[in-house]
Amino acid sequence: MRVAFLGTGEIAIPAFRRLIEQGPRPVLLVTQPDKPVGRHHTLTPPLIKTVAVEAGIPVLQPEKIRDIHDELAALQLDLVVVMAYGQILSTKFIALPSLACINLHASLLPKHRGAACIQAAIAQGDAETGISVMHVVRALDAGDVILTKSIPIQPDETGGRLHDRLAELAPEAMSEAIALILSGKAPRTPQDEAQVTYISKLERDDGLLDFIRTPSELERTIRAYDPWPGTFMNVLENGKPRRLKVFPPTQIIDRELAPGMIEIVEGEMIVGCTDGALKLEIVQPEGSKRMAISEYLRGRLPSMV
RNA sequence: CGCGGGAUGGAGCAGCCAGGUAGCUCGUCAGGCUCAUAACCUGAAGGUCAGAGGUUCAAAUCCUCUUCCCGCAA
Repeated sequence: MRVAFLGTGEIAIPAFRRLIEQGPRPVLLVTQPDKPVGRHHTLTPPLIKTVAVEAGIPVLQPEKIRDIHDELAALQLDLVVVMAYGQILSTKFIALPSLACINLHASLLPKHRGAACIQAAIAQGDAETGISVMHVVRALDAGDVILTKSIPIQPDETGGRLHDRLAELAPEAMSEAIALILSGKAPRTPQDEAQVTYISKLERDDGLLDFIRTPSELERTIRAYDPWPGTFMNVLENGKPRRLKVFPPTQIIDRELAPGMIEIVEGEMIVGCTDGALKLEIVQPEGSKRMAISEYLRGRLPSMV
């Protein structure tokens, strides 16, 4: 059987490794081109590319997937596995493999279609999430579902931690789905369109904390958005506006305090929300490193913008 | 060379613009107070002010260069 793997995000690495180690061994990895990253625009390859190179698997990094359509067709693929690749696939491409073109998605579809599915599961207070394996169709994450694997979300779980756990869950889901496809018994469950939610890609600015919301919503968002895209608030330090990054954990406090109002008492910093307040524990001021709130407050006196 | 902030005893900061005794809030150590304490009082130790060069009678402070950290953008 000839398999190609399409993936870019680090969440795809354990699944890709599973194929390398237990087969069917991929004949090709397709991943996004190296991109300039960081403050000095260092050209950086996706980590998964390194994994492929070490395993001696050929890698293609087209700007557009259609640029390599002919090469892919020549490979006479039986199966294509896609996870966190980052490009929409054309109908023509989806039809290439003889058996199926499947996608691993880190949510329990039809909930949380789209890029920020992990953050959404935590931010919305879901009790569980998981990995869905489905057929790829033209519309994003909309194909018929083969199977799902679920795990509970821990009460203090961050987006980063959940990301890693889902990455580890993916190989199992993938292997089972492939076995089902090969046996010809793979179910095709259409997604209930009435239950669909869609989460678009997150930007840095999406991390701006809005204290009009409730403390529990904010606490979940701060956890969900760690480490990406992170959350922040704007404060005045000595009259200068500065961005203050906020990291988990935070504590929900039962206190009447106007939304956005900052109260500083004995090395603690409490911010008012709707129906309660939030106590911050770890922050990072602009231009400085992350630090405990008690250290942050030692030399500064932040106030509401 | 994309834009910007920063480097000052162990931690977080002020001082720099208008050069002239190293300061604040903590921590550490010692002593005191107390039934007791992370509380309170007294005292002490701890700094080549990131590095190099320059200007000056005199540089943390002004000028030039270097290194490192960070925010934004990509």
